[in-house]
Amino acid sequence: MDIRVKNVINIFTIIDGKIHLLLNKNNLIEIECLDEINLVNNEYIYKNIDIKELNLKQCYTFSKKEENKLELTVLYIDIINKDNIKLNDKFNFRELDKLDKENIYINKSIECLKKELILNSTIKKLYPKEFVLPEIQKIYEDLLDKKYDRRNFRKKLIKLDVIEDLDKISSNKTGRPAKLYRFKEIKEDKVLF
Amino acid sequence: MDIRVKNVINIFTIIDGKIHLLLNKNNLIEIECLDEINLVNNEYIYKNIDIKELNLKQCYTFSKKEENKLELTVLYIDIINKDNIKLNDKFNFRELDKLDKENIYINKSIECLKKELILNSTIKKLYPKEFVLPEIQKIYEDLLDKKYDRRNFRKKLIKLDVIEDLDKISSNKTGRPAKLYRFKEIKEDKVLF
DNA sequence: TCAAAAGTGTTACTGGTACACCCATGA
DNA sequence: TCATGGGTGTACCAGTAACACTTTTGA
Repeated sequence: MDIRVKNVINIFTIIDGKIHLLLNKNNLIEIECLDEINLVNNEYIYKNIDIKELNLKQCYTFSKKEENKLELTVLYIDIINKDNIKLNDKFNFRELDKLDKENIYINKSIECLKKELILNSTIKKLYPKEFVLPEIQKIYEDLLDKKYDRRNFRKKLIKLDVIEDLDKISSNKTGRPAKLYRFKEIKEDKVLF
Repeated sequence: MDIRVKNVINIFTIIDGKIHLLLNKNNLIEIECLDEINLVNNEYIYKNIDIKELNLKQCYTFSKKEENKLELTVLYIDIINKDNIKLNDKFNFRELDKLDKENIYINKSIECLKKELILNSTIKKLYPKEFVLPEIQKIYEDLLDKKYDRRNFRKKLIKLDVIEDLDKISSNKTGRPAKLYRFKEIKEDKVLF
């Protein structure tokens, strides 16, 4: 019997207020378990991508049977700050809505992404310093496919005690500038939505 | 490189108002992917256990590296009605709190079990016909390690429109007999707790 | 001075929690 | 008739949803 095991590693980040996925020459990042026997081969990733603080989370294991061969694909995701990665000519980010919507690995990843990104610890990784509430709101609206009321959105985050007002304002291209906030230091993980 | 893949199959049911796990000669049900190349080998299960309507759900894939060998264990669970299984001398059910609390497969299974059993479709599989509210309440109290108020518990299920009153009463050993209810036919899955 | 975008406060509703008293049964 | 366990209704609180007007900026 012939068994092949590979990992698919989907790393998400936010660029200009939009969720992006890291690709390897426009393909999903696939790592075959060959020389190094390890399910998640961090070594391999660090050798090939200049990335810091990777914390992969397992989503699902897919199996495919072909003749006398069993292929297992273990899917992992992570959500990182784009400052923690240095891209090269091989790796690039692509916007979520420009990805193949039929791909099972992508779809499953997004399912997991939704469960991760509603934690205050995760969103703080993406916005470690200052941010503007309308941007955060838009991310959750895109991700969860819902609309929120500006006032209720702000009220909720204040009530949950996860943001603090920095008494500064942003510089917007158009319209009134927004106030700057910061996510408080994480004491306990909270589910925001 | 040597790769071994096995499944651990944890099947839960409710007997006398308590959650039980199916064991094979007092061990977890493990199936090695050997002759048949398939991740979930239903054939194998059906050959060895007289069981109906199995619907396994993947929980997690564990990996263990030993010397030059990689062992993958894919964990599945299901929650079935005990009428759908005929036990033999090999297989038996054991109560949840009499299981090894250190076992990673058992712990992960219970984690998944909690997420499944709060769906009205799952609890209806366990109680397809009539039941008594205090019994259901006790199951959720045990499972989620919470206490519910009798009145609020009933109100919640009525509000969620998942139960119907059968206008019949049970025969209790002691105390006032309880009313009989039935879970309504499932149109859409609802999260109860 | 107009359009665009963000700030704010109030009210109504809804779901959840807490709680006390009454009722049916078996011993 | 008493202990046990189950049924019911009400009042309060908190979280959510709906909503309109004002403010700041750039063009």
